[in-house]
Amino acid sequence: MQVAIAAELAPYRIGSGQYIFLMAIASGRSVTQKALSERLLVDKTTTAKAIAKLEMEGYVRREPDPADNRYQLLELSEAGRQVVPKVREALARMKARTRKGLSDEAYDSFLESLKIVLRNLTEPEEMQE
Amino acid sequence: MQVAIAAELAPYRIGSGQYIFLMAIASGRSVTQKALSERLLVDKTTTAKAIAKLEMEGYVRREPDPADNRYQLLELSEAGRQVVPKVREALARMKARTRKGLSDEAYDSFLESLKIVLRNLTEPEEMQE
DNA sequence: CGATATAGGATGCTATTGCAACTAATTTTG
DNA sequence: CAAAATTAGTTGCAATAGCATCCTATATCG
Repeated sequence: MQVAIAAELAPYRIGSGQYIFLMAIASGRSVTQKALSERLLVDKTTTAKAIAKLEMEGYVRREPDPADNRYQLLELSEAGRQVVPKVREALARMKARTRKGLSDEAYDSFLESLKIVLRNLTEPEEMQE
Repeated sequence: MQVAIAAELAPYRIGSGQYIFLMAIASGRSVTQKALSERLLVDKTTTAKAIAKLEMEGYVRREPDPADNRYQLLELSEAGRQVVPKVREALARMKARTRKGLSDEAYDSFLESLKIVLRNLTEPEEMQE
């Protein structure tokens, strides 16, 4: 799926590792990398690298929080706002392609289960009694 | 999940990219890399690299098919046969951990959907009419 | 107030994966 | 039968992801 998404987004120079962060920033007000990492359940170094690429391509701006210099607030640039609908369309095409043969219920429950599995893996491993 | 599996299998020097091939070879009679790739829906170069590692660790033997020198028949070594049950146990632990919160039905249908999605992605993209 | 702890973020490294391109062996075609 | 096409496998390369570690800024504690 990463390969397919990368191909879809190649025209915009956005890789499979970046689109999810772009969309997450687009969907909310400005956030820190740490907050993004927790929301998306990925390591913070992964976020740092993805954001660096998005910034290099001019889609995202990083501004140090004046109140606390450890924070960098993330927001879309004008180019970022313009590319978001294109990415949304590409993702819709991907979804149409991958969910072929799955009913709405099956697809929804599939995504639900996927989230549960990811959360199970992200949670610190429980001590066994 | 790859990180977690790698940690589980580290004692045997088997990485997250190799165990699936080891188990596939264990489950059948000797096969070619091409056949393995198709069965597991992965690229043949991925298979080649995984098998090379398994061979280096002494778990798998590659023997050229005397009937056709393009083929290499894969089979487990004695060490391979001995490590399979260990890997099976590690995977069972992973499964227990990841499927927490999912009923048997939900988990089965999850795996089923995952296979469908993977197959949708692996199939050559359909021409649109 | 100063030392220590904590938090956000960045960098180095390793592992995995697939595509493109290549080699070598066999099969098909003219 | 020789040339062309196909097949199995390999190598080079780039992208992604997370862990370990480090740096800097802020917060906490003695």
